[in-house]
Amino acid sequence: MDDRKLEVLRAIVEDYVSTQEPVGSKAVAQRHSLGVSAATVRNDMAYLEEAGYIQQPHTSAGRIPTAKGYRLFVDRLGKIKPLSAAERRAVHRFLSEAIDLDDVVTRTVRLLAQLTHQVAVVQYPSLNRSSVRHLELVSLTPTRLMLVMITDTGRVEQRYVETPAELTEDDVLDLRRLVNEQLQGKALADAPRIIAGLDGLARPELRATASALARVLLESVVARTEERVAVAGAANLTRNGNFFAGSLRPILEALEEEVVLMQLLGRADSNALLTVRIGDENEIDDFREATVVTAGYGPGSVVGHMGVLGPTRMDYPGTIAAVRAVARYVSEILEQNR
Amino acid sequence: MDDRKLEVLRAIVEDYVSTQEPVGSKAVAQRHSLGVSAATVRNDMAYLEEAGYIQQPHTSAGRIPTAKGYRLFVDRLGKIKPLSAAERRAVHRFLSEAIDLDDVVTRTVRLLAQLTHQVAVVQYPSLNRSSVRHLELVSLTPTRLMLVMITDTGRVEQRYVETPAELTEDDVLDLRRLVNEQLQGKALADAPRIIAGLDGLARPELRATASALARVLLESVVARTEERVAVAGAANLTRNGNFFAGSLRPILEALEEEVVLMQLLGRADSNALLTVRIGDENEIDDFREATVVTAGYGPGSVVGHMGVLGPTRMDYPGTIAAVRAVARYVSEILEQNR
DNA sequence: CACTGGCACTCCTGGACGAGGAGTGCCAGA
DNA sequence: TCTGGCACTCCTCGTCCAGGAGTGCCAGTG
Repeated sequence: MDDRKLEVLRAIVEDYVSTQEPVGSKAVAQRHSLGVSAATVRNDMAYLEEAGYIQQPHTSAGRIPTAKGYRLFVDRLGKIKPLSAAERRAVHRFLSEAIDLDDVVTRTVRLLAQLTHQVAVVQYPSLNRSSVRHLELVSLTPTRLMLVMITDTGRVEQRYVETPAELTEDDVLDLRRLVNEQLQGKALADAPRIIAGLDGLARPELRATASALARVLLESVVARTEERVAVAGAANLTRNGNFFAGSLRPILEALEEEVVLMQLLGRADSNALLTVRIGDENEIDDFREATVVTAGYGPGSVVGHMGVLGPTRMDYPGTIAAVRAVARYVSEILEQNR
Repeated sequence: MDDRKLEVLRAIVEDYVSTQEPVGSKAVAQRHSLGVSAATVRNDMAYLEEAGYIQQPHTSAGRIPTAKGYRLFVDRLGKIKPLSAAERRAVHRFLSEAIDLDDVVTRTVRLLAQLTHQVAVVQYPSLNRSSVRHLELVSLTPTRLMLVMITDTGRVEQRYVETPAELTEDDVLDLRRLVNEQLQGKALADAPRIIAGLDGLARPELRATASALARVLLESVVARTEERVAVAGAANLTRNGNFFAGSLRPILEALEEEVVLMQLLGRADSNALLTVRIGDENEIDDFREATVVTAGYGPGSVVGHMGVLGPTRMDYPGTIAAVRAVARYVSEILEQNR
């Protein structure tokens, strides 16, 4: 495959992305000074089609890139175009105004949607990858506690705990001290082991309560590994003339399913800095016609993922740059708040 | 306006809602045993049209109800049809499994969307109408605190506070005691006054920190009157063949704007048990073709609103019943957790 | 006076048809 | 190896027409 053929592919991808219409040989020859005639371009196109990079919606139409074509474009042809200085400043300012973690996530997801004109998805910092900063016990009634857990990423989880016996204020202080001593600074992934031993460490008369507490903690931490995600920019699905072949229905439905969104953001074990999944490379059926660009974020290590979802015919260089930049800023902010 | 004319209107509304097609005189005469001929129905229809309750999309088409027609239907004709026992049980079970306020709201909004097949919106309990249950101060670094506020409705707000001076553990305890003494049990609406006097009550060396704390509290409580809302069921907008005349775009956009959603749920001062706003009765331009059914909820007094958004041609009796039932159950749950 | 059957009329819907146009593949020549 | 030319394909869009649903009106009836 010689250079000119690659240039032709690039031209097709770029033109198709911007015009959304099949691009013909004449247009390529004219608009991208390749120095050859349309007929020559046609020959190259025939080759590219044979090789599976582009296809014709029907005879006598121009060509559009295939998933394979986009893949080649992303891997070898697209130069990522960094955000402009003004954009970077805007991103920075907007995110730094966040007042708490919820706000960071909300702002991030909106920002991504706005920058990329696509649907944005941001996972809250995963509990599995966080550690305990502080546990707070608030006595509501003598037999009712509220447990508040704050993680190093700023997430706050709260649960009610019914206590088997009435507790005095001192009892509560005791328990608070106990759980904090045991869990503070510990990774949540390691917590179950520690929690299991909690009741053994409490004063005899507090054992029952400690184990109620332990049960709630286990439920919050272990059983509830469900991750929270925020979504924004669904309206962008209607850009570019309803990009999904069928109706919006299945897509909108999928966007409300946390499980699906988590799959979309990628297997938890993927630590790649930035992932682009094009068309069939997505494992979720509803998104076979879509491209997903995701990045991990976190202070130091990855604690969550964010990404955008759009048509395969997206502006790859711009989108990739935006996702990467936002992920970096968010990581910085989490770092500061640690 | 005699009874039969009202019956004709009811028939038109019911048939149009279920078939989504203009209904003709013949269909009405046949399917709703009125005991008169199609010609008679035609005369009544002419009257109803003259009076503004129904209209013709074009000559030689059947009739569809106008907003005014739906209004009459809701006010005088629709018998609310209560949920079935099975539905009620399902609602109850699903909601009672919620583990915290976030979960209650999330489950509620999904439930509403599912029951009504429409877009559901639920406001979190308004901070303005809540009172302080507990304030917690967590020392992160010697000059950095995390302030956690828990309200009687279960909402948890967290903010970082930079302290002007280094604080000892005792200082933190002191401050915690101070703010709790002053604010616990107080309505947030009354809080600003109390907060303003906080620093005066602190030990001299803690004054500066107390006023930093006071500032953050004021910002959280007063300046941030923005309310949180949850949305679900956007996919239902694509039911019934894209019910909004134009594209989905503006609707989807509006659904991501908190300000708009709050307007949609209605003026905060409306304490009506249940409100139905049909077509033009909505103040928001994008929703002039829609109907919004909202209800207040809360333990005792109203602390928030919830509702659904759908086409004017909705199943009013069913929707109204669902919204009312869910609002009641949620109120019960909040009552229990108080 | 209210209701009914009949009838002419309107106007939408969906399919057929054809002109116009964009783009291709292929071929012969430079 | 590239280029210009040319025949061919197939989509798009507008027009046209038949079919059908529903109406309004009118004259007749209990």
